[in-house]
Amino acid sequence: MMHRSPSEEALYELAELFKVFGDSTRVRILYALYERSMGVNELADSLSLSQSATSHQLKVLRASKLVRARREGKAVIYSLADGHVVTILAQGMEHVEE
Amino acid sequence: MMHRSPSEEALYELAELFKVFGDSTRVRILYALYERSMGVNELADSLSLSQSATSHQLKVLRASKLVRARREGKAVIYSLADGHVVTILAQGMEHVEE
DNA sequence: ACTACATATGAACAGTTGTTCAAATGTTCA
DNA sequence: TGAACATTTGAACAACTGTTCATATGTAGT
Repeated sequence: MMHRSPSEEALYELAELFKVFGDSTRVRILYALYERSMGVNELADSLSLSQSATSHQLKVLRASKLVRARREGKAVIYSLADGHVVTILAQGMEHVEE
Repeated sequence: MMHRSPSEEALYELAELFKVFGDSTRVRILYALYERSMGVNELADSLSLSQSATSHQLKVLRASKLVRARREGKAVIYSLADGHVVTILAQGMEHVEE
């Protein structure tokens, strides 16, 4: 289930990962991308965010490998990176719903 | 696996939860308590933290119901609150280890 | 090449967070 | 009650973070 003694560095990286989940704008972006992949403008509009703020946050999410980007013509389409993202969000949601 | 459309408030609370996991001191505390329950001083010593900083962080962890406290004589013994905590940490660790 | 659209980036600023230091509260035992 | 131990709390400060605004980069079609 869980490793016995992770290194200090691993614990630091783990905290860095959770830091990325620890912002409501980013969580909203992740949930929106869970429903379907989207371009930056579409994402910004659907969440009532500025285009700039959305792009900045997507950069953070990309750096942590929580989302992937692919270009489609003029647009850059973002989608969730993998299943871990969904699992972590779901587990967290279970905790807060209690 | 994951809810379709969580409320804005639920997403906000979810982010607040991850914010708590998003600090290496708190993650270190959680891992230490995973190994065994401990008092504040013992915890502080084993992690080379000041007693005050440890107590402040335990307060944050208590507020999010990630740890529980019980008094034993002079000492207050802390332990992990439930299985969700372990699951979330484990899933996060899986992600960073890739 | 030029225009329009789509995204990314940099600097700056306000708001938040974690630590330290000092002092307070609570508990046990003589 | 008084002393010693254990934990909590509050204030203050430096460091970090997310947003905005302005500007730059990239792409497609004419």
